[in-house]
Amino acid sequence: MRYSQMLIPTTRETPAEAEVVSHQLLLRGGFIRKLASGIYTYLPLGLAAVQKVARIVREEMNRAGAQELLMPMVQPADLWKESGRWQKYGTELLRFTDRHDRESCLGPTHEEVITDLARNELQSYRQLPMNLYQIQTKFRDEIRPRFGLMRGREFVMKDAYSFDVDDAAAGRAYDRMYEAYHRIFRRCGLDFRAVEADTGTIGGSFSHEFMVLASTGEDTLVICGQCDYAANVEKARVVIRPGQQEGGSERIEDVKKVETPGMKKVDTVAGFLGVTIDRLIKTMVYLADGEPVAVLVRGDREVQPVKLKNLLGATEVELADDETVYKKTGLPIGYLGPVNLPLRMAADQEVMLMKNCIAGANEKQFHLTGVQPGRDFQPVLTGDLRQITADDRCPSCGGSLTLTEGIEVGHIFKLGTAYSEVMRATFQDREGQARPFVMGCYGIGVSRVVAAAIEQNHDENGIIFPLPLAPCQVIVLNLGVNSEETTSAAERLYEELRQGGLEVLYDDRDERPGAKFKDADLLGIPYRVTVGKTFEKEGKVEIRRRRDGHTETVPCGQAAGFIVELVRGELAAFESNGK
RNA sequence: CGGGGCGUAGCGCAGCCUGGUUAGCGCGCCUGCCUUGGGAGCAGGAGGUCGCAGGUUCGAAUCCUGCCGCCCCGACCA
Repeated sequence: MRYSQMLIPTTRETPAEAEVVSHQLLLRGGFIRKLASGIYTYLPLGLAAVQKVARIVREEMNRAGAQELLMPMVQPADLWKESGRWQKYGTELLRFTDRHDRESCLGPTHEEVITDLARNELQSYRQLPMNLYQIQTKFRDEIRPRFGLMRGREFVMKDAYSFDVDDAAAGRAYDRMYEAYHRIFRRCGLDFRAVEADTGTIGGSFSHEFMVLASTGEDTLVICGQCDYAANVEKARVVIRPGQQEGGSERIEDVKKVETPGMKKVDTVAGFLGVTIDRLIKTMVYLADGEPVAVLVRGDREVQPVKLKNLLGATEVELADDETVYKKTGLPIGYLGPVNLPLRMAADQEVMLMKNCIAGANEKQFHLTGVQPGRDFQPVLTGDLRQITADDRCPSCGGSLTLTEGIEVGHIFKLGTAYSEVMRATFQDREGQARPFVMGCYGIGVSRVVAAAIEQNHDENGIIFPLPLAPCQVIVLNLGVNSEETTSAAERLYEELRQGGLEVLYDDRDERPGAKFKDADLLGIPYRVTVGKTFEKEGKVEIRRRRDGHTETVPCGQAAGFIVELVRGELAAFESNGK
């Protein structure tokens, strides 16, 4: 590729709209351009990077025995009505009618279509197991698209669906994907973790998310330092420590009402009463599918909404704002408490172990002391409702935990028979009985992987692509475009590198050296070869590694062979890493 | 959808509050000279429905109304 002929519109300044690094650098490096909110054009270099990821994904899916197909983007509403998701999916599903007034939607995912295909084409247990996947553009009318490729409305996704005869077989399919995903992200050269996750709206029983570790991640993970336990905080189980169970030998007090003028926050109340905030019970009102629920956690804890949602069996929970709380309960915010609270209550397990607590009195300017859970109030539901913290112990081995941010790039689910049952997708087993397929589904955000790779690999000068994801492996800088000798040497080198099977960007532009260096850094191409002054003086070129600036000077004639070896060796290491 | 902010040249911004010359500046772009190892210099030049529509006014980028678009904070997710 000759730089002078390519569309690589780099900019020196950062566009104002970009908040996170990957978005900034993708824009500055001329990888993408925005067409509308959350909708981007992939320019040649951006497309190249996406295709690098897609290729690795494709190879590993095929290796794992999955078959590639391509499903339509436009899907009939009938199918979605059948699965029940026409109602359930909400406004993220972009719906429209065609010229014949037929209701349709743009596919945000393809469970319906694949299940329809399976029920039509798979009749016998002898055709199973089957795993089908596609790499395709998805459309989700995100409430709030942001961060460039990280959360677009339109994005490239690999989605795979497995069909099996029973749970055990489906479990094996799941495990195979779990392995394949590890190979994929290892081959991409990413620092990632597989974590236990909540299943969300896709439903199903069990799932893992694949998280690229990066501080800009939208998810928080807990990782155990002693064993291999790792989970999304939405899911991470909080275990009660043995000491906590028995409680202290404190004398049990009676409920007393104390005046706490103007004190609504837990820490001001605790400060006023001269106790630590873990003596308080925090009462928050949530709306679960529109119905108010009081949620109780210890004063120093945070409610984990996903856990709450699951415990209540609700499809949606949100924290009620002050006005709503007042309207629904008539109670003063800041003075809510569980004693005689006329609301459905859900308590975190930890609350029930507390003694002599302080809580709101459900009366303005008053709190209660000496509150005993179980004696003075009894919640309808108790369970693990709070967010895990770094002070908690690993639920699996009791080891110490670390919290980290991550970007979700993959998610695998055991779906069971959720879709096959409602859509009557069955096969005949050995006995001739009709049985629903046991399914799994497996997604990878292909375009998001590119963004995540950049979040994880960049410096102040620009992107530092992991070798397997780089749009090209080498950039050759001709710093003497006016010198015939330098130019012919650079051209020869470019040719030799290509002959050696490398993807090369040849900077033949009539630009000053500074501009070429800056662009080369910005684009994040792993190796840079400079043909310039050193060549003119000594017949040598400089080979510089983007990641750490390590530079070697070699005679021009040997350069191509040297680089080809280097790159091949490194790429092979990534590939075997995947195996 | 709720809360906050922005829309002026390809990009980054000023001008608007307090209406009034040909609407500026930096980067980029074009031409020429010069320069060539970390985004040079000089000279000349092109490029604008001031987001859209309506209103107020002798006069609107500037004031008012409505609409549209974009960004940030929350719920959603690959």
